[in-house]
Amino acid sequence: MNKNNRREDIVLTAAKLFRKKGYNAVSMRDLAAEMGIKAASLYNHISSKQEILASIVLSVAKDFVGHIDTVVPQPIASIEKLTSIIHHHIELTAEQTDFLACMNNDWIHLDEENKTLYLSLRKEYEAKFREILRVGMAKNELKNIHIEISVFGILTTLRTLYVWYAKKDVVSLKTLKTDLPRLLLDGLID
Amino acid sequence: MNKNNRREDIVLTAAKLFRKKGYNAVSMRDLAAEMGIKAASLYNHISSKQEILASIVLSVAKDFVGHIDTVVPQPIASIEKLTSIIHHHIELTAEQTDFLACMNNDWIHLDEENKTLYLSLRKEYEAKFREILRVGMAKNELKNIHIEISVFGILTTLRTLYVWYAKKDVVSLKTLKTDLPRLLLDGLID
DNA sequence: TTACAAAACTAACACTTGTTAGTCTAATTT
DNA sequence: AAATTAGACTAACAAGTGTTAGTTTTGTAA
Repeated sequence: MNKNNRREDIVLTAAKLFRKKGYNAVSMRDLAAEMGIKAASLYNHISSKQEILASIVLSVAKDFVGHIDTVVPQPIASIEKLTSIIHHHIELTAEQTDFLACMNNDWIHLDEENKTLYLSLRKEYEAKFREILRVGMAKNELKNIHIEISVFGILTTLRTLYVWYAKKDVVSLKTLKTDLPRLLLDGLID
Repeated sequence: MNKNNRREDIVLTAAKLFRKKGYNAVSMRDLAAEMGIKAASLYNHISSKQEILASIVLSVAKDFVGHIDTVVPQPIASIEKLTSIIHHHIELTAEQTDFLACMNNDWIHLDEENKTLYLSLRKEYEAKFREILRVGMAKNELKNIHIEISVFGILTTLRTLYVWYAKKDVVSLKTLKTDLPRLLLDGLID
């Protein structure tokens, strides 16, 4: 039980460092020093550096897919589905800033197997997002903007929210939740 | 003269590799191999790995500031200024995809001095972009959306265009140039 | 108090890193 | 033809990498 907490601590600390310096620029000795122990001691809790990265990246990726899966079947208008997704991005960004940053910047450093898994989760998410847009346009709830451009425009903004969130003094979470959907979706509404 | 071309070749190749694997994951031996020579030979043309990175990142950053400087003083409406900026992002993305990707992903690995320089260029660009929005809103050419959110929303989309451009089979450059400004700016127009 | 397990430690491994020194070869200039 | 130079090469460096083996310390349960 305590072991789990210690492991969690390590992963959290790793995410913080990975975010600041990038996966490859953080050595196991750096990570250990930040934890106040020696590098070798880390291996009592984790099995490899790669495992830490995978654990960070995949947990966030799975969370996103999990959320969109709850949104898709709901009997609500497309705009509301999109708003719910945007809100979820904002919330996750606030709660797990380092994890999100790490996912976006360091997924390339996953080993072949984990990278494949990550990319398939990402593809799945994009497909479901695209489908919400497609249905919304078909039902004339949304304007007929080029769909790939819409998907791209909205998702990349959401993906990089964490950059923004770092300067949270500039905009409150509440303002973000009301104004960001407007900025992103107004182009899609008549 | 030939030396310049060779150097340019190295920097171009480096950008390609940095983009694919990240600055730290590309060794001088990797880069040399891609050029068909040995690592030590690179140093006949460049002085350090860091110099290559700086040369890539700063050239793009300066190009962006250079362009916005030509746009700002023009006697045209805010929307047209913004459209011109968006077009420039699209063009640069098409012409220098690897450089752009490299700037966005690897600027953290600049040494202290170059990082400071890069960040100040970036800050300068954002300030000028923000000012265009501010004036446009003051003149009622633009809607009064939260200005920081607008700056962020538009710039991050433009910054990550290169991700998108990689799948250029999906959308033509021409479509991008007409539809992307619409998506990004319609939320700002009545 | 003793016994045991968890988690720290030291020391070392095999390997990779960016970079330099010194040398040889091929092309260009004199 | 001789001299110079650009640009490749080999060999090596000091430092840093992730990880393992074996040992000692610490805290908890008997």
